[in-house]
Amino acid sequence: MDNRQRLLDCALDLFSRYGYDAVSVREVVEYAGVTKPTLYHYFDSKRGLLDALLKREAGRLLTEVLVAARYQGDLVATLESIARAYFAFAQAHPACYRMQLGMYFSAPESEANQAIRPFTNQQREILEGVFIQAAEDQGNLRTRHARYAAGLLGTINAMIGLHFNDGLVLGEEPIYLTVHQFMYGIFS
Amino acid sequence: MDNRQRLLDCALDLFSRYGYDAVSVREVVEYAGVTKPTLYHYFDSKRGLLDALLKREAGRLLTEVLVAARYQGDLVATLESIARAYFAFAQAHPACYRMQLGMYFSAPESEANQAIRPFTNQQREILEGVFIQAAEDQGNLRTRHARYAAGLLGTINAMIGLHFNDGLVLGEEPIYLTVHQFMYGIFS
DNA sequence: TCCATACTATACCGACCGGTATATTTTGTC
DNA sequence: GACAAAATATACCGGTCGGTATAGTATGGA
Repeated sequence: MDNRQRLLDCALDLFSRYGYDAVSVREVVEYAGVTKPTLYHYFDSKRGLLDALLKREAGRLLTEVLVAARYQGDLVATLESIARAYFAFAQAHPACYRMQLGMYFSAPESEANQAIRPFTNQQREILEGVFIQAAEDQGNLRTRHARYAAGLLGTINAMIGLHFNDGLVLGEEPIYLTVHQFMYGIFS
Repeated sequence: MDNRQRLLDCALDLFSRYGYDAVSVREVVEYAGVTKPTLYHYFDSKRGLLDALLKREAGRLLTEVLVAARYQGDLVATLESIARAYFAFAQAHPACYRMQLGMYFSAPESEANQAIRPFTNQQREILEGVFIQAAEDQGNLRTRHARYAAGLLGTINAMIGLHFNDGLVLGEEPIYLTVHQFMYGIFS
């Protein structure tokens, strides 16, 4: 009965499958079983719908990553915690993660990319913060936190891609392998 | 004077900046200084324009990666050669690589994703082939070639992302660091 | 019971979409 | 220079786009 939530659910499903630009507001409201004025009652525009959707969906991921990324002196354990959070989220909410991934890599001047940028920036800061804090304990990785954060997230997303496309189950083993390869290399 | 090439150039520029779906054929032809029938003389449709563009642009990347990925008994050297090829291409043709990256991560039922899938599949086969061949020499990494190929490409793309967004210069040092971290871990 | 507010539907807007029928110009060949 | 073919322009098509003016209905408080 909550048409606002229903509209967000339907928008998520359609955006994740076809992309924000390729989906019209007509398709969203028909899929949701309502009419356009209902959508425009809750959201000012198509872009407003997207912003509200990201606030709900990307916000969830962000808080889970934020919790998982609290550094407690053990870099390996922290990175495993982060990988676990990403993998769990991607498995629990595949459409949501697909959409965010697609928007992250979408064209830099597209609405979708601009809408998701605040959220990806926060993710980036969280991950870099882990390596900056770890650098206080272990030397060596100073000034490289940006590369490490980007590299880790790139590897995590690569594994999530294998999960989406090839059905790789993202249990404890991939978490262990991902982090240990990152820390100790391919032969670890 | 070659309007066909000019149309492809303009389409690449616009697609890479705004995304395939957000760019209209009107915008392409106006940017190119021609009219629509000229575009439809060379390409059957907007999708045909995209296919021709990918054949030209993604084909270039593919052949360069194919050459770089010839395994010659030294896995580290081969991976460095691959990273060098990707980095060089991304730096020499940023709009082209941006567009391909965006389409690779675009929604699975979008035209853009379907159009680029053959090319990404070939890249994947090339990279997996390297690890499969290397597995004949070194044990250990058998049956994990898919994860290694995905992980390596994920890391490479992460570095290219830092190049695009933060101006990281992709010279020999990032090549060395990327591959050695992949092979031997973060402290190598 | 009255009223304000939140919500939803019908019907419509101008602009733009991808694509084309037709006509004209350029170009290479003999 | 005649002529066919390739290339380009004008003008237009039906359909869909994001968005809205207007009106009606449901709902909860006084």
